[in-house]
Amino acid sequence: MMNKPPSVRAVTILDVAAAAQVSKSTVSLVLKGSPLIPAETSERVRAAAAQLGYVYNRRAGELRRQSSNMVGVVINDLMNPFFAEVLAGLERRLADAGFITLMAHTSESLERQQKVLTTMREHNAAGIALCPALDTPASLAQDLQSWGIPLVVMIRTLGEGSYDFAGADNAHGVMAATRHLLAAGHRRIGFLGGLDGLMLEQRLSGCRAAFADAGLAFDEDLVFSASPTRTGGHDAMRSLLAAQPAIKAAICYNDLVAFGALSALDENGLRAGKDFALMGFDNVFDAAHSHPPLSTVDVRPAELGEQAATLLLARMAHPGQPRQQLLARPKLVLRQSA
Amino acid sequence: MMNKPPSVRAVTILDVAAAAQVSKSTVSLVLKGSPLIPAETSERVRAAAAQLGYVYNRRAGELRRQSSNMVGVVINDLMNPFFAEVLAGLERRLADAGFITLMAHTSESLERQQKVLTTMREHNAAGIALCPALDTPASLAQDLQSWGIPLVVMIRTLGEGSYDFAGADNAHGVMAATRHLLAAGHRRIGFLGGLDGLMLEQRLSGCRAAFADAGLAFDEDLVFSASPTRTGGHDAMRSLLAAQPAIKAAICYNDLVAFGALSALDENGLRAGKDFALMGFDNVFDAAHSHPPLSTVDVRPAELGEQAATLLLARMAHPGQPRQQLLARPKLVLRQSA
DNA sequence: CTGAAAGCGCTTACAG
DNA sequence: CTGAAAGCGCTTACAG
Repeated sequence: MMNKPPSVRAVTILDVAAAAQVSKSTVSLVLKGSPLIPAETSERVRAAAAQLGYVYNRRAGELRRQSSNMVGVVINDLMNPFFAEVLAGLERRLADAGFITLMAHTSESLERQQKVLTTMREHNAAGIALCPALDTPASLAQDLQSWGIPLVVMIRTLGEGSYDFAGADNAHGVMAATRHLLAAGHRRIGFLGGLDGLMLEQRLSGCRAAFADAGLAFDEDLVFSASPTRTGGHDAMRSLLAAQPAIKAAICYNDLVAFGALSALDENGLRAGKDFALMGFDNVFDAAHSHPPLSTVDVRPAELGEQAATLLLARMAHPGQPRQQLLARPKLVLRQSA
Repeated sequence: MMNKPPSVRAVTILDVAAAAQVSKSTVSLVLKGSPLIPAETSERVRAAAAQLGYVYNRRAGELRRQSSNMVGVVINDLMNPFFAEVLAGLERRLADAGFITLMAHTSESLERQQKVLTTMREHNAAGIALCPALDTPASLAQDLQSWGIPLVVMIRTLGEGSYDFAGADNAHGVMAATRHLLAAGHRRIGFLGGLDGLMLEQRLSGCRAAFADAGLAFDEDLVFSASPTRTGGHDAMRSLLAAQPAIKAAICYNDLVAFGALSALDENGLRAGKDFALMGFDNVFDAAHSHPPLSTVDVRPAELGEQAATLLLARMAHPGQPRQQLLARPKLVLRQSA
């Protein structure tokens, strides 16, 4: 993996200085737009730089200045459009703030995650936005913070420790969805998809809470856990239908699961919105375009990414500020599936 | 955006050297695993490094060595799962080869693209994988190459210039899809979605070629251009159905368009696979899960990303090697929509 | 096998 | 307003 030295030595600030007949300090000053330099000199330097094809070497500048304009972003599952949207929002906000994103995709591998975090540290990332891989030990948040690099955890929490967090209020969102079905008269409501873990617990708890608030009993036998994918949703719906032929409503762990469930419904000659009430969670871009369009809990994925970025930028600017947990309150968006 | 200097000075190679009672050159040597250093010394150095919590400063090392292990990846449209999959494949391959990816999302903005490329250059990226934003001037490939940084263009070509390219054979893929419909007896076939540009031209040409090969005339009035999204596909299908009520088959610019078209079909009481033959393009992950599952042209998006990475890595290792154009031959995957 | 020295390309006090 | 000098943290000949 040797990088050959560039055939022709890169032009540096020194070359520009020589060409413009000033010292390299002066060049540095005009490059950063210092007001100390008179316009005439400044012009001359700029012209020389342009003429020589000078390109700023950030690595050198940042090494000297002990700063960085790269921020690390680690995502687990780009195949889920939810995360792709979060990433897009995050990157946009970071770019607008002048940062470039060092991105890594872990595919839920703890090993990859650890490796990539270390690399980001070695690269002196100015901050890290992390959506922890499944089964990430809770201690990771403290570990990262002990590195002295600003951190924001997003989407999935990481134990009880103290760290900035940006995510959606899962319990509240599912509660709203459940209430909607309850209000429509449903009393037996399935819950489909999701793998054991905090996130599933949070979403389920919203479901239970809505039942409890209504003075009703939630039937735990109607919970069909499954991987949070289309396939998982498809299979979970089949299991639900097989076990409970009379069931007429379900809430899904996320939109992907709902899309899969829609397929299974379809295969059984059932039409969501007519024969069955189905709710998703996330409101990914595609939810508006499923068959039928999906009623879901809108967590605004791209905004969530932007918020994570904003939080991280704030932490970077003010390392000492109190930690924040941003729990966006998702809103119901009712389309045709329920 | 000031970064305060870390409260406590970072521990450097010098500190480790002092602790291990050797010179900093020795530390550097053991860190890179040089065989010159006897095990005993090496142990001592490692222990000292661990004990002090030393972390390698890549920036300094790379500045000195004039190397880099970051590669830039620019993508336009993360909302399209096709690109998310390409990105995932690319990142995986790069990570496996020891590189970290500097990622940027342009949303098809030429301005963002230019800015981000410049930043990547300033960061001394070891290479760049670029999927050019729409309307990117063909000269960009030469510009980038004149920077002396290894480049691979992916998915969308960039004029006739000379550069490494990894993409799918659009014409061939659409030709296969068209042949499939022709073989099923269809003679009037719509073409839905896609914005004016080279990519649309390539895909259309495949369609025309298949007709020509069969000695049939392709009716250009059946082309309904539209943005390559679900909405675009939905609208295009509506237009097609309105203009040609008897039409029974169509090929879509990509899977997203096909998903939208499926919705429009559904609204018209038409069922793809029974009343209508519909083909997509890309074979994104979701294509297997639409209603009905989509027959499409499989370009293997993740593999495409991996190939782009492989090509880039090869160029980085051998700057002088002849340029390559990798045009993956997509294969038909027949599910239920046609 | 290990140390002293120079240098990667920049920034930043400090003089003048 | 501008220059000389030191230094960010590393690597790499070069001696010994």
